[in-house]
Amino acid sequence: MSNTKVLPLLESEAPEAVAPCCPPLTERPFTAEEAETAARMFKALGDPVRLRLFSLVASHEGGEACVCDISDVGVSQPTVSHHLKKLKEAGLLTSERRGTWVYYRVEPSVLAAMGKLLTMAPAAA
Amino acid sequence: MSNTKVLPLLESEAPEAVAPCCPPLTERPFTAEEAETAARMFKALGDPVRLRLFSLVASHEGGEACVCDISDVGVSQPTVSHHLKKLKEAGLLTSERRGTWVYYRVEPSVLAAMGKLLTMAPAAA
DNA sequence: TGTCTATGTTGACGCTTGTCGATACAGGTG
DNA sequence: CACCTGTATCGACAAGCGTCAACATAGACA
Repeated sequence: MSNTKVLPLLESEAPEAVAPCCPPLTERPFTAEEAETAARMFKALGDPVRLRLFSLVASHEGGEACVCDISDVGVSQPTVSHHLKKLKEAGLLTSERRGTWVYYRVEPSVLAAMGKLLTMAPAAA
Repeated sequence: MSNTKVLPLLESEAPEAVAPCCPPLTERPFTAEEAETAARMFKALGDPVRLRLFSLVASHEGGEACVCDISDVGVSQPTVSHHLKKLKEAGLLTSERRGTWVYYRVEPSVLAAMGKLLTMAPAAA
């Protein structure tokens, strides 16, 4: 989980968001620092519009989507842009401009880290 | 805390009994209702204090903890109570009064559902 | 009964957030 | 060049949220 270099892109503006931040929630109490880091990611998914946008990108063909493909979520265009920026700042998405359009794609390592964080302790079951 | 081995970890038993809310984020775009439901849970974990409280309960012996055991997170007692209420309303914790103390415990099915929601489809690379 | 401790509720405060319209910027096309 | 489309930023507003002190409630025990 430390360096799964599945993606050739690493010029993102989110510097530390990719690092394995925390152990599973059930393993030991979070420190204040860990909680701060992890809460930032959960908070990013804590809005319905952002969650829909993220799901639209994540489920799109090739794991990426142009803004024009996903901007029909019931809010204005500036609001869509605002939420995409938030997701990017949280390290969940990366963006790349290709000609006229901007493409967003999911950061799978972060997604995996959050998933691990939510796993119950396997406890030798 | 007499019963120490109570955590029912339902990892691969019956997936349909675990996911009342949503498919994995990568499977298909969320509907507005699904996003609303899931975002409520993510939002509950989107605060550092709540995340620490949740982690304290989840990692505590027996999967449950008295408020007095976890209330040292740097905020006042009413604030702790407020956050525990939020986690309860989000379905992440349940509470039970036993004599003088109130015990909180994690809702493992919800935790598992959130974890599944974050899983990447293994073929999506 | 009264008192003490543990926890929840209320009300108020400031800060953050989601939203929009207006505007700016980037890139393609004619 | 001018013009158009796609996307980001700005400025402002209302609503929501985290926090606390004060108070209320519940149970234990003398």
